Amino acid sequence: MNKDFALTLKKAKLKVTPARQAILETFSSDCKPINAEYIHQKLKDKGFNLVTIYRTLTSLETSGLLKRVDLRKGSTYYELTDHHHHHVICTGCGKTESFEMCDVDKISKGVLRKSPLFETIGQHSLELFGTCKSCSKG
Amino acid sequence: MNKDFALTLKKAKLKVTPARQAILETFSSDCKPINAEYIHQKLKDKGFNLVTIYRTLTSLETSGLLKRVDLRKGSTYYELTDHHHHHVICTGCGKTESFEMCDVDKISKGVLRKSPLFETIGQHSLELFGTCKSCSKG
DNA sequence: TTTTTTGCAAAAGGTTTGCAACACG
DNA sequence: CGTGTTGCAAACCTTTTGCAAAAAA
Repeated sequence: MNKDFALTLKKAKLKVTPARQAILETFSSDCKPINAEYIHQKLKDKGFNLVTIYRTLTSLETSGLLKRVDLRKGSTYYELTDHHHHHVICTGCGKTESFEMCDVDKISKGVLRKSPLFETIGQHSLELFGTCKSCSKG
Repeated sequence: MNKDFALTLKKAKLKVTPARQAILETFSSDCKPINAEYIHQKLKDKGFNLVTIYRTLTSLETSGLLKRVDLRKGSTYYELTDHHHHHVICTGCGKTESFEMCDVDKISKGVLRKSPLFETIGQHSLELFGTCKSCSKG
């Protein structure tokens, strides 16, 4: 992602605030799905309230800058939408690995063509769950 | 799913109890993802405690009879694992439709072959998010 | 009888809301 | 200046836990 977070926010028609810039920067430097609490810890010296982080995550998601990732953990994880990829998650220890190969757009088109109810399909989630090498030894 | 829920439970090496049978029956009759609260409402005349429902969902999932479905709603939804399918979810009204076409096993094999960290991949989630025809009019 | 399951009450964890002060544009 | 954003405290909702009674095998 472009490092000019103020510009990114302007393009998304959001006001430029310190909290939003700091949160975008966190996503940009940590290339992995993260949750509100993690951001709060990482930015705690800057003093942003956890509530602000929740609200920011919501508005960044609504604007399309972030997307949710379902890791089957207790809380909601998000990632930048800037490059399309998916995850393999270890059901033992929670470790994740990402991959890019994805034929889901083809699947989506096929589903949409046959669907009696749906008009458009915009997003998808695809996560694989398995066991990592170190957990399969234990 | 076989209507002999006692047998299903025995095969899964779980004790046969009224709560487990009733919950399996609910899943069997409602062919859609449901959550703990929904089951509680549906079985409220039988008086099962909500805590029991949560614990039962956990044990049925652990035994492989149920799987989680991520609908991006506030609570955890489950479905029978008896036949493989996925969902399209309307981001406007939450309506879901299911589809069976799924090439994810191929994707999984490819990912596993290239993965430095993972030993096995057992499950996957794949959900499509879009807008249904009635929501796209409004 | 032994072990697992259930109910109840209470706690925990994540997330949302109301409201007043503040900051962006 | 007006509207959107933030912080604080409190509420909310879903899910989990401890313990004793009840039920399954």
